[in-house]
Amino acid sequence: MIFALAAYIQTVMETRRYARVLARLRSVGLRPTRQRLALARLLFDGGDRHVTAEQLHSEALEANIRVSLATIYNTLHQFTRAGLLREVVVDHGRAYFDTNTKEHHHFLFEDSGRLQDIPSKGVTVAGLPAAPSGTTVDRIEVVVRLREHGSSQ
Amino acid sequence: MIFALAAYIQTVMETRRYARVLARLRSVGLRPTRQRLALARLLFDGGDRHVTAEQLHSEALEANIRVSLATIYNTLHQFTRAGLLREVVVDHGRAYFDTNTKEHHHFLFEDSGRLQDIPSKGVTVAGLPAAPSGTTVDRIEVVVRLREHGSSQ
DNA sequence: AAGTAGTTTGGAACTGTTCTAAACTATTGA
DNA sequence: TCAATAGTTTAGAACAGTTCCAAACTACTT
Repeated sequence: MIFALAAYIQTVMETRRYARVLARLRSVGLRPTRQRLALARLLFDGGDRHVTAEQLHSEALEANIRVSLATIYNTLHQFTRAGLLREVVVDHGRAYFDTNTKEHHHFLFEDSGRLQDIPSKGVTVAGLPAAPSGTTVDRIEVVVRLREHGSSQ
Repeated sequence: MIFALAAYIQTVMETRRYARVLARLRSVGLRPTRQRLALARLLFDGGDRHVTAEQLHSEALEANIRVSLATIYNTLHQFTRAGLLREVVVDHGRAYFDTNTKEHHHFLFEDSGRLQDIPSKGVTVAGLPAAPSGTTVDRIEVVVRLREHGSSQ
């Protein structure tokens, strides 16, 4: 019974999330196509994620969603413009997209290239000079680069 | 007379810088070749700089230093490994090398892609969680992304 | 001066990304 | 319900930045 309730809540939450994504797409004039909806599922069902285009592509193929790499790129950029995703720059050569669009920072595991959120809560950057005249601060990004110890050392 | 003195000091300083670069190259087993010395001049004579490989290459060609792009890449990486340069990641697609290897942060002018140092002096990041176990902090990077106002708005 | 180990080079190869033009599909209005 | 149309997807070509390669070259050693 508890399980049934949990499953029900789960379903309701996914439906809500889905409805929200759908509304967002509509509101920026993007048609909710088969591909976009399927990718939205992969991206937004489940917790916060950091994906590259290639990653999302192979995930889609594994899930039997037929979609081209070009569409993955289009979709990631469109979702970013719509405010559903946020681009994170920590690597040249690879673009990461973050499903967490709230203000927050990152741990970067340098060896593996993996990203992990640092909630902004409590983190403050103090002592920065004012933005140069003629500019405004778009956002402040803090990246903590981590070196992993081999388990043998 | 004052001018002569200033020029003299300038020369002495450049000589020193040059000697330092040369010693550094030797100490990491890099031969001071024509190309490396010429690139060191371009990079380290004058204030702190942020360069991409292509930029340095065209600068070299303009200064009549015959050097291939492959060598530019080799040299930038070798200098980085030797601690003479530091790589800055603010853009995927382009690697920036910073002649300022001291701890510091950056303003990024998003429209032009230009970087500007923020001296670390006074800047503090507080409230970060501890590094995940099995890792140590390599460094903390703060990038302040700036949007430039068109002069007409 | 000769040997050798490190360096440079042009060009090919590679990787991630964007572009293109043709086929396809969601939406609209009759 | 259907056709028109405007937006979307796609394979593959093109592109940009970077790395790789093997042959030619050069700094250093003896």
